[in-house]
Amino acid sequence: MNDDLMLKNQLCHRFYTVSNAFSRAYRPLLAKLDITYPQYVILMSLWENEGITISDLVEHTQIDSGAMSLILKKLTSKGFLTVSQAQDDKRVKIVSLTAYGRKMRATASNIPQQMRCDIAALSDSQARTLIELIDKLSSGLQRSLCQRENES
Amino acid sequence: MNDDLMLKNQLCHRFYTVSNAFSRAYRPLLAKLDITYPQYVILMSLWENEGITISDLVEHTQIDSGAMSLILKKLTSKGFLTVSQAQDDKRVKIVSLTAYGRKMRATASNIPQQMRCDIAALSDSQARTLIELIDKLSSGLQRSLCQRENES
DNA sequence: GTAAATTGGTTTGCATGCAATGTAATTATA
DNA sequence: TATAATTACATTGCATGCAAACCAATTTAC
Repeated sequence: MNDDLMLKNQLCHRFYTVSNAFSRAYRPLLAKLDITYPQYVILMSLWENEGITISDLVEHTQIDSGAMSLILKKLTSKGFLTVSQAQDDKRVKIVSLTAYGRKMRATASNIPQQMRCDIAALSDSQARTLIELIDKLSSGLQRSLCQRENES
Repeated sequence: MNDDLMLKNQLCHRFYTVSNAFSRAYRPLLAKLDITYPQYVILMSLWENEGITISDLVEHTQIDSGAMSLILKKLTSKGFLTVSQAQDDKRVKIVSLTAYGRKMRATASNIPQQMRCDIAALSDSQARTLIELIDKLSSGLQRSLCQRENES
């Protein structure tokens, strides 16, 4: 009886629990904007690059394109953004912030600070190491998925 | 314009994307068992400790208790386990594996190996460091959530 | 130049995650 | 001991994550 199948040895389970814990931790902070965590991710992306296409938004946020459709509708109905058709290619849609959506960036600006208190358990250098390792892991995961696709 | 709100600087977003990537990576491996990733987590927990209560299972797996009810029903209907009432306390329910559920442990036994290929981007020592840092981060997140609860 | 393949998005169906509500059983309290 | 608080679960409603099917616009191929 080896330990390979033990829950505490699963890297995936750590990501699962921490990812959910992050989402819960953000919820009260995002309440003042009346948005969910994925909606926050989309807004962050737009605050960086406004007027991008939906597929660019999908790539940058890594949010599923099916879910993206729904979430964009919600953010539209909440007044954060508008979606319009591109002129050159009528399939493409452009996502733009409204004045309100742009203004809300200021309201969100202290959220990273507040969250930083929550992860104060890590020093700056530990946090950097963590990010490096996750990114390495992440690229490995991506590659393996591509490989499998090519196999099948 | 500081970088605090940039997506690439968000630790949470890394966990979000990697957690989802893990889930996708496991899906084809779990197909032979006809289970989803959370169902796999529950089975792993039971393979370690059979005959535990639902609340113990919730604590060990960190799966939401609301979701747990549903998932246990599905695993029951798929023949992996049975749920029975405790004798001393009629509120408590005990989750036990069926012979089939126990047998499937052998079928799952090579899944960790297969996944290890996917995370080969990390050396053993890097993987250990990653786990240490995540656990530290995780405990920090838990604490901060408790604090906030006490504040309100 | 038209049929075929591709691309950008949307819709649908299923499986959670999670807060909130409900319920039965148990325990604590006045 | 009758009542109030608590505990273990189940249920409900909403928000994704994701595969698959679908649709329209565009590009390739023959």
